[in-house]
Amino acid sequence: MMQESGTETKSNGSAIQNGSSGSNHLLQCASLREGRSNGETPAADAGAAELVHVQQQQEQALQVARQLLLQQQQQQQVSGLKSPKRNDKQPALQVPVSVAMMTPQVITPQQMQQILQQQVLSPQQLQVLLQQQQALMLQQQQLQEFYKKQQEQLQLQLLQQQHAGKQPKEQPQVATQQLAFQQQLLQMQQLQQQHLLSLQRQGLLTIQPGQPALPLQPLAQGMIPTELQQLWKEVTSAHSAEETTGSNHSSLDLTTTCVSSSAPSKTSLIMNPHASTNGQLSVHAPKRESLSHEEHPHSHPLYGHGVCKWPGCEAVCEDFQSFLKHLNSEHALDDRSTAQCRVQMQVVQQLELQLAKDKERLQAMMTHLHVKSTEPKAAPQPLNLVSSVTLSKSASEASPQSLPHTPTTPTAPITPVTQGPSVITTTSMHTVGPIRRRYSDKYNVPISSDIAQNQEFYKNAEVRPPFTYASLIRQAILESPEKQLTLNEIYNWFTRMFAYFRRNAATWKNAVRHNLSLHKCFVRVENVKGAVWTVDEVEFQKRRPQKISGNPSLIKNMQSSHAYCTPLNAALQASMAENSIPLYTTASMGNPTLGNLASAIREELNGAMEHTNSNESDSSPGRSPMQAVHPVHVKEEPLDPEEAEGPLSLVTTANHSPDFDHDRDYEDEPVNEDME
DNA sequence: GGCTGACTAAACAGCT
DNA sequence: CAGCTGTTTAGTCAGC
Repeated sequence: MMQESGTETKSNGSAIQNGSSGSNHLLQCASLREGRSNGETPAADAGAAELVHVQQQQEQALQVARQLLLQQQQQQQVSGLKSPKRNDKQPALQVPVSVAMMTPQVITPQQMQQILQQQVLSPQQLQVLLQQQQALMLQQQQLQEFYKKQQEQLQLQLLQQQHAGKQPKEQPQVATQQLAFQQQLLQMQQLQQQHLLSLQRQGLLTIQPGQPALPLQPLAQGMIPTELQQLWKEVTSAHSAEETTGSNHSSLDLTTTCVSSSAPSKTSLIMNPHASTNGQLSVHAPKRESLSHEEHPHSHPLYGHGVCKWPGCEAVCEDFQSFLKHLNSEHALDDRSTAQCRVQMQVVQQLELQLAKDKERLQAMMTHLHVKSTEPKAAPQPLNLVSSVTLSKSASEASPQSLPHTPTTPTAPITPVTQGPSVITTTSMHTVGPIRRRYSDKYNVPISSDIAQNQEFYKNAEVRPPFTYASLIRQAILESPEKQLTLNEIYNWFTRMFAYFRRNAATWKNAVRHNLSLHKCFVRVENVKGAVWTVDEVEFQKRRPQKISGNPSLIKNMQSSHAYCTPLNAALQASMAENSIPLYTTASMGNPTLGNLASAIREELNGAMEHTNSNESDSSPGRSPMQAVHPVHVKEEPLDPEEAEGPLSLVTTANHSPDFDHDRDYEDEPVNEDME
């Protein structure tokens, strides 16, 4: 306790005493800690910093666009006919909020999955990437063009309004369209950035940190190396640009215009003759996407197969117009939407973090094996791989503002709803703030199932497992061959199974000891080699037995929360499936330890799940920790559909940990490798 | 508002 | 004496 943890504990304590109390305790503590340990930014490596930089560039670009729009509107309203009524509620003023919500996030789960799963690009993948990249460039060109038209359109409409007298309905419509346009802009930016990142991750694209962000200058931002251009030409030479069918961008219908301009983001790209300002290729879209969109000239990232793809929505929209109406009506700028954006943001952020960590691991592995980065796998990461270890600190320091709003990125593993008893859902990835409650088996969350499903995630992502210490300790003991562990072995299990527990050792070890002593279910047994801890299942099951069993309201809540969250998950899953991205599941992990875990699941199910009867008997995601979307303060209560926050909601300190030095802490906690 | 569970922090004692 | 282990207490938060 006096080792690294000793100082930790003391400094933490002082931080708490000095600054915080109440519900903000942990947050403040976290910030204090972070401020204090600023010198040793843990997870961030050069790659992450780079990523952040790219994101910042995108953000800046977006900011400029946003400001332009706002200025335009303000100018129009100041110089034009005064319509104070309309100004009273200026929807456009809300735009920045939603924009701010969404901007920092640029990588979709699909993209990150792809990156995670594919370190090396096949030629086909390279082609696809190139195509996508090129398409995105064009899309942004189009967007640029459309942006101008949008402004003209706005002016036109305002003039019409001025001449026709005050027509209260029109202004909101314009504003709505403006908002829609900004959303489209966002999506475009995100898409482009996804592909940029993808290319960058694959080493195909190098973005220098100092590269200026040029607002709405996609070709500058997405400038690709000459060889990439060459590759691209080779790739695209096979396709004649016969789809250059022109565009309808001159339409006065803003909605239509918006649609047609945004549509290319994923569809066969219609080359806008006005957009090719740089003379950059008249190319079309990637093949793989053109298929489904040919029949849907109006395609939208949030629309597909007649269904709204907004996370958690899945509303059926007969046509694109109805979808747009639906989008503007149901997914307007409100708390729910912004919160959902946050969910998506954190999904992305966690994936980014995970990617960064995996890269770091890869680098460490390569270093260990004396493999130079000239290998195919290493080559794509000239910057990140080679420098990630040594430069991680400086890189993170170089961009201290990176991801400022969610430094902790508490997230959850991605487990497909459709694949068995996944426990953790993507919707649970957004919790920010002090969360005290954890899942225990008594809450119908089979911990072993969750761990099994998301083992790799927990191992790599510094995410606090959503289970109580007691549950985790029990799991550790039950996983052991003899169903008993020494304290140190329990420690080792924690550190081995959860990246989160590779730091803050003093805190959680103290908690472990505390729990071992506190709970009757943990029995200390004197052994030859000292004391070992075992689990008294009877005692364990006794814990709060009234929680679930025979409580219809709870059961109902669980069901409703299930119903609430499932669409969200499904939507996210669907979006992932859309790109045929392999999911981060046990199926793709193939971890040999899963067998043990699976058996533990069965054991556990036979025990704890008896209390719940049929509710969780199937593999439905209902067991998944649910999280409601709350814009400001989200709480973790899986059983409450209103504020279900998901199991992975983390205490903010999780990733703010003080003195976090991942490697050091981990070394301090040697893993007992003979555990299994 | 009280009860309870969970978490965190801390103090303390015993042992190695 | 340092460090680990184990126990206990206290404060806080959140759900019921």
